[in-house]
Amino acid sequence: MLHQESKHILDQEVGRFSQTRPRAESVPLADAFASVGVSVRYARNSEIYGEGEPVDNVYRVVSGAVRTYKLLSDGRRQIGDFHIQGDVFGLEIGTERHFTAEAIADAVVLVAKRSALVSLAGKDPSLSAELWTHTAKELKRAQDHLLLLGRKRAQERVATFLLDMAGRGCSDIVLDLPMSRQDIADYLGLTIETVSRTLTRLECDMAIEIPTSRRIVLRDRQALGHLNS
Amino acid sequence: MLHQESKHILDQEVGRFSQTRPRAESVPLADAFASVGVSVRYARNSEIYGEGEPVDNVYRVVSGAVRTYKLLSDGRRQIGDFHIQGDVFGLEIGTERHFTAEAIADAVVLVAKRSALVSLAGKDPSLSAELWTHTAKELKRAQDHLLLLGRKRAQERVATFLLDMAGRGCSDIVLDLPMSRQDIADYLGLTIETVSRTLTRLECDMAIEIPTSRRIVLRDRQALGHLNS
DNA sequence: CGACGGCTTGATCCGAGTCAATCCTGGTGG
DNA sequence: CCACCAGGATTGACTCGGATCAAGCCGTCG
Repeated sequence: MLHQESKHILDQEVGRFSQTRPRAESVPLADAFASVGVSVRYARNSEIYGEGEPVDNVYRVVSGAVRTYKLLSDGRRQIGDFHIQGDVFGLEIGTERHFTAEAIADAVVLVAKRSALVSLAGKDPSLSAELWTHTAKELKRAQDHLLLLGRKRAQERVATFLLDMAGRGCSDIVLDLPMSRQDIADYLGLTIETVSRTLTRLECDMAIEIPTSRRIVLRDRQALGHLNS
Repeated sequence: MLHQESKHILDQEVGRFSQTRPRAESVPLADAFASVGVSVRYARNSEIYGEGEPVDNVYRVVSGAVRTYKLLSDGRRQIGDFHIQGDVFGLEIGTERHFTAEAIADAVVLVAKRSALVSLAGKDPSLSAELWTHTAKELKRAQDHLLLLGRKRAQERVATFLLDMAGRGCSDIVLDLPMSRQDIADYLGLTIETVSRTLTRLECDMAIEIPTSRRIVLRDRQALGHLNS
């Protein structure tokens, strides 16, 4: 299940990646994946790794999207983050996963052995630095999210989410969301109904348009930014 | 304000530190602070650094306690974490602080120039590794906290908090909390009233005792753990 | 002893959750 | 090409957990 290699898709997708996104400021990690990574395809909703499993691999999204989450014993779910094209995920220090990772939509990812990356990092200080930087960036995102979950109201959460997604996609006006309302709810610490209502409300207030449930157009950035605080 | 050095307190407190806590598993960072760090005293509620300031220093708590937090424009506050004896804080990658740090109680901290630590890390791979590990541990704590803020009820939040604090102090039964109810509330994404009521409720349920408002005795770990997840 | 700050308790309110129908909409098969 | 179906999304009515507002209650310190 893990090694259904598909070089064709790999080349094709990696090519597309470098077109749609400006070259990231730091390259060693991307390069490492290019040299050491193996392309693997995951179907929508399939698990990439599970909480508690040993940490063997690190991943980079070529296409599709991934969610990482934790569950409480009664099924309540908190999504920690979404990972899209170009994002590296699954880089942890300990021996055990503390999240589960699943494909949101059919996804192609590059898989690298953590040991291989660490060994490369031993020879390349710039890679070593980027591994640390990557962890630090994830930490910053998590910390910003703490403020959202602990202190923002539903409207503010949704506005923040939309602006964040806008900053990550190709267009910063038209969002094509890969995730369902339920995923958004579990990311924002809300229910699906509240997410839906809040989006409707923002549409009535002329802040956004929702041509399709998965497509959202930002119409009034100012208004959203004001909610973002 | 920053360099009111006090070698006397430094020696005294560092001595006490190594007594009350078993030697941590990794030492290079602690050693680095011992060699490069300067002892500074901060009064209760005084700011150590502010959000948006440039990142120059890294800190290690010798005594007292520190909170790091973010504010929304209207004053809502989210505390990201508490730092007590032995904890390193303020280790960030970028150029700007994304938190404010304040002393909760009068605190003595060791201050090291980040540049000095980074330079040491260049010569000592084990220090370099520990810097990364430290960031990764902060990330794990933040991620666990996301689940708490996003999906746990008030009772579960308080129970989780108590068990977490118990795991950090000297005694895992008797907690002497350095922070106020307001701090706890802003850490748990609740109001001060809800924290107070919830503690009272736990006391009625015989899960804890509250001999003094700042001292809490864990009486029924089982019950707390059950709430924890 | 009095005053102040931190904490607790009570009464009430409200934002978001819950429960329960619909309502799309995109995919399938006839 | 169209009718149907299933799963996701929306909407509505109502509930409830925690927030808000408002007193009191310590405990500490001058």
